[in-house]
Amino acid sequence: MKNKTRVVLNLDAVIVAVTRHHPRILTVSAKQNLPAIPSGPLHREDATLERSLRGWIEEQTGIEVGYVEQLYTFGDIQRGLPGAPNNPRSISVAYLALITEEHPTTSSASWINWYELFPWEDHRNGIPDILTKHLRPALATWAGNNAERNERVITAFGSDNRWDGMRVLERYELLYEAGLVKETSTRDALPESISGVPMAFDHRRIASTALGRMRGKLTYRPVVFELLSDTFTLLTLQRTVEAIAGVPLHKQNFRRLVERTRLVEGTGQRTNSPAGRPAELFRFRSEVLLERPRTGIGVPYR
Amino acid sequence: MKNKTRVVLNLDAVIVAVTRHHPRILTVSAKQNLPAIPSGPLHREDATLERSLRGWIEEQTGIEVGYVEQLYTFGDIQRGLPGAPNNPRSISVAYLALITEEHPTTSSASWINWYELFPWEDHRNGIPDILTKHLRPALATWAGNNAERNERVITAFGSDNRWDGMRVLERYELLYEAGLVKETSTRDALPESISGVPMAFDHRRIASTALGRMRGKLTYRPVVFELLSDTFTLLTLQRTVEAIAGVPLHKQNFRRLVERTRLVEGTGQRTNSPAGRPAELFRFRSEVLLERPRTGIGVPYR
DNA sequence: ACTCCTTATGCTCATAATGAGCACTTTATA
DNA sequence: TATAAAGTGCTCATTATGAGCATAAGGAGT
Repeated sequence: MKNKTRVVLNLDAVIVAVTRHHPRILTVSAKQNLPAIPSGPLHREDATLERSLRGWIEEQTGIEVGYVEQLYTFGDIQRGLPGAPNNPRSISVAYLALITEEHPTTSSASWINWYELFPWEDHRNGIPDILTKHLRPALATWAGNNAERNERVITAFGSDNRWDGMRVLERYELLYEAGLVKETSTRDALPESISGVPMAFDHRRIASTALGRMRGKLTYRPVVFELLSDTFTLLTLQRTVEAIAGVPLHKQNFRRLVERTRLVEGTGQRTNSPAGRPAELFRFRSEVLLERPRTGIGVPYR
Repeated sequence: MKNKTRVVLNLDAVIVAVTRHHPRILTVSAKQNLPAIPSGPLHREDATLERSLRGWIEEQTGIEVGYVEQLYTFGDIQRGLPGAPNNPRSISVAYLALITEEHPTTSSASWINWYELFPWEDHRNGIPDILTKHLRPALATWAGNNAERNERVITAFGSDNRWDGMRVLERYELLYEAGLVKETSTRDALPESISGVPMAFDHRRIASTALGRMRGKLTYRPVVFELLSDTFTLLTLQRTVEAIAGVPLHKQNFRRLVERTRLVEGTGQRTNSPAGRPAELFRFRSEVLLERPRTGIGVPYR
C-alpha cells in the first residue's frame, strides 16, 4: 500500500420530525452562527457506525432515535479546513434519523423547517411563486444559451407540470453552481426568503440529500410511520406524507390507497377534536412490512 | 473533540458488466484465494472520492468506467483485522460502477457471474429449485418457531408469488445469520452450488448491496444503457434488463413500455443475425434524462 | 421454390391503478 | 340550530399492466 491519506471520520445526522404538518430537522449552531447538522465521532468501542451514531445523538441531545438509515458519504476536499495542506481529510458519513415528535431542544440545538432551507420545494399550495418568479428566471439568465446548462435546469427543475420531487439535491446543487444561494457568497445570491436559509459547510447539501431520499422512500416503503406516534388519524397521516412529499394529496384517493394496501387498522377510539367530527384513531399494521414491492418498470412477480 | 478513532479508508468498486445475458462483476483474488472486490486508496490529491476511485480502477485494471454511483459505507468492526485492538479501523466506501463490455482481464482479475454468488436470485427460468428445495427448508429449520425469525424469513424470501427482487441484501444477511453460507464456516453451511460462491471479508454483502441497488434503480432510472454499447437490439435490451432484474419479461409488453417512454430511437440499421429475422438497431435517447418520475404511492405531479 | 426455424411486430382484451369530482353524513361547538 | 371540520360513498375517464393470439420477415436446409 502506498500513500494512505490521513482521514478524520465524522458521523452526521439529519434528524427529522414532523410537527403540526411542518417537517423539521435538528440543527446546532456552528461558526458564524450558521446552523449545522449535528455531528459526532466514531467511537472505537462501537462495533457498528450506527451504534456510535445513536450513542452521540443521545449524549448530545437526549434523543433516542428510532429509524436510522445511512444516507451518503461526503468526502470532497472542500470539506477540509482550507488551512495547511497536510490537514487530515475530513470524511462525513451522513445518516437520516426519524423521530416521532419534536423533542425539547437543548440550549444549542434548535429545529428548523425543511422548507425554510428549500422554499422552492414546498408545492403544497401549488407551484410557489419563488420558483416561477425568481428562481427559474435567475437560472435562465445563468444558463444563457449554454445548451448543457439549459438541459440540466430542465432536468432538475422540470416544467410546471413535470416536477420530480426527488431531485432535491440536483436542484440545490444547480442553484449553488449558479451562485444563487448564500453559501457561495457571490453578489448574485438571492435573498434568503427566496434562496433559503444557508447552512454551515456543505450541510445544506446533506439536508437536501436527506429530503430527496425521504421523498423517494415514501413511494415504496412505509417510512411515514416512523414519524408518527402509535395512533394517529388518517388526516394526520395524510398531512405528514404531504409535509415530506411537498405536494397536496387528494383526500379520498389517499384513503382509498391506505385502505387497499392495508397499511393501518382502526383502533375503536376517536379523537376529541376541538371542532368538527372526531376522527378515528388508527395504528400501523406492522405485519405489512413485507408489503408491496415497488411498482415500476415492467418487473412482474408481485 | 475527544477520542478520534484512527481510520483507514478504502474505496471498493463493484464493477458490473452484462455479457451475453450474464451479469458479471469483476473480482480479484484475495487471501485463501477467495475472490474479492477490487479496492483502492483515497489519494490525497484527488478532490473527490469518485475521482480517486476512477483513478485506481484505471491503474489497476485499465478500465475506464462510465457510470459510477456511491453504494454504501461499511465500517463494522469485524472488518478490521482481528489482530491488535489498536489497529486502525477499516472503513470502506463502496461504489457501483457500470461498464459496457467485459474487458480483457489482467492476470489477477477475473469476472464472476452474479448468480454464481447468489444462485437463489435468478428467477429467469422460474423459481429456482435451490430456493424451494433447499434454502427455504433450511431457513424454516433455522427459524423453528421463533416468531421474529419467521417473520424476517417471510419478509426477505417472501412466498413464491411475492418475491421482492430488491431485497438481495436482506436475503444474504439472513442466510449468513442462519449459518448457511460458507463465510460463516459453520458445519451448517450448504454446498456452494446452493449457497453460492463465497467471497473474502464481507465482500459478498457488498456485492448483494450492489445487485439490490441496481434492481431498484432499474425501475425508475434508465441505467441499463450504461451496460450496453451505443446501438443494440430491443431483445438485447430486454435480456440485459432481465439479467439484472432476475426475472423473465413479456416481450411484447416490454417493447410497448420502451416505446411509450420513448427511451430509444431506431437507427435505420438492422443486425445481420445468424438466424431469424434481423432486428433493428436502436440507440438510447439521452434527451429522456428528465424522464418520468417514479410511479408510486399517490404522489401526483407528473 | 418451399418449409422450417427464429426473431420481430401488431393487436386485442380483461383487469387494476390513478387522478379528479360531486355529494352527503357525522359529530362537536357556538 | 347553524356551522365548521372531518369522514364516506360513489362515479368516471384515462392509463398501466399482464397475458395472449396471430402474423411478418429473413436465413438455412432440402
